[in-house]
Amino acid sequence: MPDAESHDGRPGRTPLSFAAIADAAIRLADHGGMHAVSMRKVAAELGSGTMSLYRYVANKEQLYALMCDTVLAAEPAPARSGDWRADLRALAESERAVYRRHPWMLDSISPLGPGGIARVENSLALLAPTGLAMDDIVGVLGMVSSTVHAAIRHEMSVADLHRSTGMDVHEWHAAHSGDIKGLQGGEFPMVARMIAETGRVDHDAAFHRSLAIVLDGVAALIARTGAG
Amino acid sequence: MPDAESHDGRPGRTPLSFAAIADAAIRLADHGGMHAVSMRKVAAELGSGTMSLYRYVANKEQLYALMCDTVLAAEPAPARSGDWRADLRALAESERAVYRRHPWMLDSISPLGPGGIARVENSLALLAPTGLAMDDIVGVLGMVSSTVHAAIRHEMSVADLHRSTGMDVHEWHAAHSGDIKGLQGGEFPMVARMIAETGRVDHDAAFHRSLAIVLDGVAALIARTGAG
DNA sequence: CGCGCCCCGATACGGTGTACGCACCGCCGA
DNA sequence: TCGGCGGTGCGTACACCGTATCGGGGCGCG
Repeated sequence: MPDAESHDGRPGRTPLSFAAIADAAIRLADHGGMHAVSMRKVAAELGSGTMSLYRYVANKEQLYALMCDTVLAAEPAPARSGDWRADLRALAESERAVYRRHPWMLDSISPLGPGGIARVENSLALLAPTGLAMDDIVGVLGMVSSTVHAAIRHEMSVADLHRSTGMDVHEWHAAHSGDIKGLQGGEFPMVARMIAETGRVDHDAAFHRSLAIVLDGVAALIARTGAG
Repeated sequence: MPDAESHDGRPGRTPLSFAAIADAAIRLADHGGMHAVSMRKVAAELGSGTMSLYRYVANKEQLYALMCDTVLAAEPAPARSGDWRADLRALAESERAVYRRHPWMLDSISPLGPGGIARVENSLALLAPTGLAMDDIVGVLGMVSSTVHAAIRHEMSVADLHRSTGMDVHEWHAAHSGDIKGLQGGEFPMVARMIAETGRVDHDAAFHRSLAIVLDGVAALIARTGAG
């Protein structure tokens, strides 16, 4: 038999592996969201049978974890300069870039796997010189992450709104302000003001504003710790 | 026919209404998570036919929005004292209490409805005296919310871990640190230190630590704005 | 009393995650 | 050389999901 490569079937492509499965699933999720990822679809994408995937992952949750870990492993940790503020900012930007490319990673939280650990190590190390206690370091990193999450989540919800209704936020507010009684009559003046004053949404600006708040808070924490 | 109330059937209970549907769905979600909420289950809970729900909500997403709005409407906005820092803290605590009672509200973001608007008005008003621009106010509130979200999400993931494996975080780390090559060999010293130094998880303390960072950041923003 | 309208919900369809068990292949001991 | 065997791929089946469709039955009105 001149069959050069293994035994596997006609219709298939790659011989099925963690990497191949993760790549196919990520490809599907990247355009179509997690909604577009199903065991059948992933299997179809690689030309294999649905149940074959279960030889590699125990269930869909593990597939999701595999996807996340694969993404994290591919993303290099940002370089460190020694200036915690600059490094934290770079970390946040890098994380934001990742989530923007793979918004489905916000759908759920998966535990830290082998691929993400280098990034975590890098993040922790970045704050070591500040002299903060480990609890504080972890807390700070959590805050930075949640800032990124919130920004992306908001950005995506605006994008979804636009995709599904064709309206931008302003138009949507105008269309729906009538639904809520008491909005016209000045019962909610601040909300009315917010709607009126909100111009074009600038996601970058909003993100950097939020990040600045966090970084200032961290600076205060470091100052307090060092001084105390 | 001595049937006193309308025409509807034997097995049913309440005559079906927005409130009844929302309450039933919330009841299911509160213990069992969003996973336990399906059109059939909600209908069964109120003894009606599945498709009857569609007379009140167009699809499951709208049911979810209805659930969220109902919860928000029932939760009174915290009183304001005039001290933005105290008020922001109270807002965060109140929000945290809500999400703790209804963790499924973190599963997705639903647009602001009539029930939540009073709380939003209150939150915006709370920051008006600081003299911040509307964009900054919205950004600050977003940061506070995302702090709460992150804290709850983390708390829930720890609870899930415990429920599904019976381990606490420490035991889980111990059990899985072998899976990641290079963790034993000192390749990731900070991660190793984090695992070693992490004691019992104190969610309250972690939450207040994060919140303090944000509040300090907001103070810096206000000072900068006022001074500039 | 009879008719038409309208609302309720049974049924059905296409999709999902996944348990089960069979077919097949390459390896290894006899 | 042959026989068995472990492991992998996957066809089939089941329970459940969201929801489109449509038939039947109760009510209001003429």
